[in-house]
Amino acid sequence: MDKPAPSADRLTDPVALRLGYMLRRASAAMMAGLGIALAEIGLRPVEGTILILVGANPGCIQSDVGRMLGIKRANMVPLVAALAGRGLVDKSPVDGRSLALSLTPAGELLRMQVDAIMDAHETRFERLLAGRDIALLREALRLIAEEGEAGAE
Amino acid sequence: MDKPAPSADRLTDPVALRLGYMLRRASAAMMAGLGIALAEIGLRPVEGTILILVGANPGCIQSDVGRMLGIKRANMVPLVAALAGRGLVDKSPVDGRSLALSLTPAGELLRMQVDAIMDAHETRFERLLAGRDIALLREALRLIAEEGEAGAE
DNA sequence: TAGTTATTGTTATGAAACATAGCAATCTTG
DNA sequence: CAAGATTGCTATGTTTCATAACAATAACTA
Repeated sequence: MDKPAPSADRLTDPVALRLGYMLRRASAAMMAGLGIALAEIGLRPVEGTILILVGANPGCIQSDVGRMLGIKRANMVPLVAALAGRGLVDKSPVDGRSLALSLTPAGELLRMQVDAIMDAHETRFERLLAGRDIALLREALRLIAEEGEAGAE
Repeated sequence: MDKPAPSADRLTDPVALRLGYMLRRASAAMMAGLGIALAEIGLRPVEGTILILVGANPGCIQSDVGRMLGIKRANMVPLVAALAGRGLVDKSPVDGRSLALSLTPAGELLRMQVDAIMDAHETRFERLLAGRDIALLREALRLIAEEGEAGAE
């Protein structure tokens, strides 16, 4: 027997080398870090992302924002309601059914902070990969993400 | 104004280039694919992973498995209970408190199928990255994951 | 133009993942 | 031996995510 007793913490981990699980762990690590950083200005990652997206597309429609972020219509409602309730986002009907979103001055102010935090966060991790080809990493991630979307038709 | 009307699906997506979100999307894509593939043998990704881990470490302790997978003790209980209830995993007390896990013959049979499915799944995505340096991708993911664990002290 | 179809925001609801607190039994250690 | 740590477990709550239905409205089509 080559495996005497896996009693202690010397378990062999066959899944640690799986690409999917490595992706999952790396993703969780970055997201956790971003969550901590954004918590300092009272935002969760989703909220920060919505702020960024609405800021870049003033007057965009709530449903489109959700589609772009992979958030279902139903789940967008309390999300933007919270942001609007805090005076960060303005909702104005453009249709009889669609809502156009834009940032209030306070929202724009916070959006800039989110952007700075995300920049710093990104930089921190990119410094880790110094010397390696980050463009290649990005390309690989993009390919994987697209394949996933294609496969989930 | 350079941005006439973001009404349609022509929203600019400033977060799409963020490393964190690319990671998240790639991870979600692979996990979704694995979920679909494993569903064909009636398993969720977590369950498949536990089967793999227990199979590689017969007699390992339930609590250690949870620790390795980042699953809290409390949440391990219904998980292994389900696997044991389906006759895939054997629980036998090694202590007065610890449970040693091992695969039943049926569990070992299913574990091999999980392994094959994971192999095929992995291959499908690696084919996407043909010509690119996959070892570099793995190295980068490992670095990011470790930095995250270090930062969450 | 009239009637069908699709879309939007919304509510309600449920499933699943994840975390906390406490407990009794038991092991470990000083 | 006594104190502290650990294990499995229950109960509970939170957060995320997905589904179904609905009224109002827009878009499309015959």
